[in-house]
Amino acid sequence: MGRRSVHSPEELRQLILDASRTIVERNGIAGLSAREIARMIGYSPGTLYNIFENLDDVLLTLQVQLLGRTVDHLKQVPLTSDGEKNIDALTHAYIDFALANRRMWNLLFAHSVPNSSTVPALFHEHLNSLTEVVRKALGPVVPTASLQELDTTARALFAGVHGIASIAASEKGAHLTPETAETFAKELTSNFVRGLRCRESH
Amino acid sequence: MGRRSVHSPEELRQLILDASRTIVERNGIAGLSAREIARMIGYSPGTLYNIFENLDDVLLTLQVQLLGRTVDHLKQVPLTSDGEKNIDALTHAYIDFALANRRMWNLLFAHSVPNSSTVPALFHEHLNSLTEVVRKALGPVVPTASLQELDTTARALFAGVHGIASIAASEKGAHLTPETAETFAKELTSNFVRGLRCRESH
DNA sequence: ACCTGAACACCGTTCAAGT
DNA sequence: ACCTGAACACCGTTCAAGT
Repeated sequence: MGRRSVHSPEELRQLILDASRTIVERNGIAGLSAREIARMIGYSPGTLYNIFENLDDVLLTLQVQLLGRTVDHLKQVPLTSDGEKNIDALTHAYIDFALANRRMWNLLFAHSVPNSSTVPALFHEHLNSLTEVVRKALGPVVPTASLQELDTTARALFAGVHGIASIAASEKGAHLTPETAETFAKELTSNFVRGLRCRESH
Repeated sequence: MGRRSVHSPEELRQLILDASRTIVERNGIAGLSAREIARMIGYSPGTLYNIFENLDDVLLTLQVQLLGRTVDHLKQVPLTSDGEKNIDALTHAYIDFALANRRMWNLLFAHSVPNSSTVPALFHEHLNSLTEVVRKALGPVVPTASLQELDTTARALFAGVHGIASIAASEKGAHLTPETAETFAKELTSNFVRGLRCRESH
């Protein structure tokens, strides 16, 4: 056998990624297997290894895509000159997106890469883009800060928001559930922003 | 076969958990298998199922134990009447502990429980104990807050700190690495605490 | 009562063989 | 050139059989 492919390599690649995402979002990572992906897209298991190095590679690519989609989502949030309002809007969008992709989200920073130095450059670039969005949003609050300071501030704040989103998405929080995530996020960000303002005006 | 056990069920239980922890900390979750645990403790794979329901049960128990050890660790931090100093000390201890147990930490809020309603009660109790420690530490900063308000504040703050710890432990942060985690944590907590103080004194 | 180990139904991954 | 599917070395889990 070995009929000529009806899908281009790029099509096949996206077919595999889409199937994987569906499986994970439906059954969690436990349901993800090379054989199941193959069944779903109508190819044999071996085909997967023409496109990807292995199953970990598929998962890693999925994580990079997820982070990319997160950034796209955040970029659609309109920013104003009110820094706190901006942060509220971004936080809301971030948590919303995380909860809409719960199972995948749990894996974003979890499933460790075989060799830690092989975190794809694109992953880091996405993180930098995300930080840039937050920096722009936060700018009005700390007009006197240097870019370097603003960067640290933005990363610290959104690492914090990420903590809330990830606990909520895990559904393991005692009080911090998908329902209450926004409340806790508001508590975190409003105090943080007020703290920034106070430093600014002393 | 079937020699009388030289280990009591409780001993066997802890033997399995210790072996599992070693395996995960050494090779990540990928290396954890019933057969490998059995090899390590010198029993047959079947024995594991006399003590635990399945491998997920072992992992879940491990997560509960890890959270329990975290709380123990935080309880050893001496508290003062200086709220900010307390938070700094707790944050340092939390991050320290997370980074000392990186691979296990990645799984704490990740690996999803089969049925989400089966998060063990003990897990939530540990989270509540952790929150209690943070509440006590934070008390001096917001002397007028009700217990309810203080609880929300404490949970939001430490969910934020958790975000930083978990990104650092994942080794996937662009700038937020194990080396810089404390710096970002300080940025998060100091602004948060200053924000609380400002609200208090207006 | 406790433990073993064969058995079953799965895996991930490779690669000779087919078209 | 691309794909298949058998093959290999693993899994998790069960359970009859042994002591």
